Amino acid sequence: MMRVQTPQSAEELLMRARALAGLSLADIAEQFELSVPRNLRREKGWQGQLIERALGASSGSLAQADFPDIGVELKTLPIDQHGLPTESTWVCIANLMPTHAERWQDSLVYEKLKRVLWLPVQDDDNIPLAERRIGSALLWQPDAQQMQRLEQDFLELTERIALGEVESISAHHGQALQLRPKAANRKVLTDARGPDGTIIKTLPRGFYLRRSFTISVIQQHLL
DNA sequence: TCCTGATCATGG
DNA sequence: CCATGATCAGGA
Repeated sequence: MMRVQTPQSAEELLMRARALAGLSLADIAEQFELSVPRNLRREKGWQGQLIERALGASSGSLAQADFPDIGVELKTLPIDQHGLPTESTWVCIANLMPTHAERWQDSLVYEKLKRVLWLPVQDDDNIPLAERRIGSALLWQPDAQQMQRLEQDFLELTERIALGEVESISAHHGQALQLRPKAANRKVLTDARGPDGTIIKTLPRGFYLRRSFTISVIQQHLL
């Protein structure tokens, strides 16, 4: 089984990612002797995990960036026929039992989003999964305005969690970041702060980047 | 058509 | 069990 060494710098990672441009998912899967599923319905993370292997990501399911030594998070980005992202982007699990107000720059959300390697992958029902191609990778750091937007959303959402109001937060909140369920199913429950200092059981939640936000990120780099 | 809430597989 | 990789699918 082929194994890719972890890149030593963001520049090396970007070069390797750019070298994948134009390849199909079947091309990459073949290098690892993996078969391509017919669709992603039962293996939603398949593409992301394939690309992690192809680029030598090391973190597995640890709660840290994919390339902790060089401070880069890897995200595949499903792209439609117009070149626009089709889905929101998973960031990380949310702590629903905070013991104190967390500072933005100490947060896992910040750690993951301070530098992201976006790897576009065709997402078009008319193209069989195996034939979908990789686009040109983009190494992105939020600009001042984007960072401010992310921080404000993060602080507003986490403050409500800390106040015991998680169950009143819907995916409608937040301009760039949103809080949504993140679980195998509706029956999964975890501890959260509730009203008046109580502890309640609720669905685990995670932070996601809105589709509209990643669209603006991609379009910014087309200019 | 788009978005929110729900869901699927895997590894440690 | 929890966090990772995400996409699915129905309702607005």
